[in-house]
Amino acid sequence: MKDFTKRQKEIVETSIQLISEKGMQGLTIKNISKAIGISDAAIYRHFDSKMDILLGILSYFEDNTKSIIEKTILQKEKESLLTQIETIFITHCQEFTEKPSLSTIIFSEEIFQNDKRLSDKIFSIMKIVQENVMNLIEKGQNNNTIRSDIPSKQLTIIIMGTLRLIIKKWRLSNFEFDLIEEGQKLWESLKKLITKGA
Amino acid sequence: MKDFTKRQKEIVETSIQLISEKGMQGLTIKNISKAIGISDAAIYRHFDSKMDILLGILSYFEDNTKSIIEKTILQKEKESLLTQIETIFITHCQEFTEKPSLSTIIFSEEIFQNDKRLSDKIFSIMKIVQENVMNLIEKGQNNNTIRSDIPSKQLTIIIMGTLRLIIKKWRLSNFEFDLIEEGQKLWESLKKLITKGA
DNA sequence: TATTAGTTAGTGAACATTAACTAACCATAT
DNA sequence: ATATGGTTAGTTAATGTTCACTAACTAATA
Repeated sequence: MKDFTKRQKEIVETSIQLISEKGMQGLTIKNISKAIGISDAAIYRHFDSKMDILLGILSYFEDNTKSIIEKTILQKEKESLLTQIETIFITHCQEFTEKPSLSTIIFSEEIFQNDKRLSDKIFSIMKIVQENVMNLIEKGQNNNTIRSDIPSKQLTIIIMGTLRLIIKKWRLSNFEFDLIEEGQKLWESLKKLITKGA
Repeated sequence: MKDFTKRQKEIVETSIQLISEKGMQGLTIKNISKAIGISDAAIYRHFDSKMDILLGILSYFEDNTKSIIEKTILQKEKESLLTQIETIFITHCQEFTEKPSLSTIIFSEEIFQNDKRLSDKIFSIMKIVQENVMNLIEKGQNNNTIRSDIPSKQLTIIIMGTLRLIIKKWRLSNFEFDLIEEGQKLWESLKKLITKGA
């Protein structure tokens, strides 16, 4: 994504917007070009095919996800493990609040279901976050700050499942509530559930 | 769905199968008819339009979801509230194990995003389960069997989010693990987290 | 004999993609 | 200074395919 031209970035971002508004069926070369204000044929000056645009979208997501993880790993590595998980949780809410259209797609793996290259890619993006969260949980369990009577894998599913569902509900409600606020409340509750002792 | 003819049911079930395999773009009248073994025009003897087939699919889902709830409300009403929530949780896993293609679609609200009639319908199906779970949680909190320091709404998101994510992972893994077994383990963990006292 | 459920052969629209062309910009050689 | 040639980013027009859907017809059944 970093070595994309300005126009290519515009096409990718417009595409995300279109999918978010009208679903995958709404993503046509005609619609992209209309939204940007150029002819449909001009799109092919910047991408060889529609598939390349789709791969561009996923590359955009990958960058986004990795940057959330890096924020945690680099900036918070001296903080408590719970704080680090909290950072991943809340930063997701912040990112989506800034770019709501991302939320429509990034947790909707089935949108990219029709092609194996796409579905493999989105699966691997999903795994990046989950592996990092699981890693932090395991450290917390060794650390005695997170309860150890529930396997780390399951705690990961509970935390990530919660995050995904609140984001989906936010989107289905047309972004009506404050995602960061709700996310914060939910995280406080999750923390109560998973911390060790009292 | 109940007053659908045999052929209509066949078309709806074939459609679910097709979406599950190839995504929404794979659902064409041609593909449906090919899978059944009749001509494409013959489909129109049974449904007026493709939209009616899509509405048929959602009606199928609605029946399915309502039947899961009814199993709980009718058969388990004398059991503990936690057992009733468990029934909803595990029955979902059982239903999807029986009909894996359902799992690809029922929690993928964005597949039906392109039409308001469809997205409204799938949103209301989603709400049926969540309202019932929340109701049971509230009773459990009044009952002192479920911890009250976390709002029922949030516990519902945690439970349903967990259920949805394990099902999504099961599907993305190509149904490779035993969903009922994993679901049972996860529920045991969730139960540890949400029950009151020790 | 009327209805039901199928057929084949279309229709027009939308789709991704390509071809041919053009205007603007920018080197470098004259 | 200016003509030459190449690149970039756009245009319109067309192509072949796929799509949902329709018309006209047919065979079986009630």
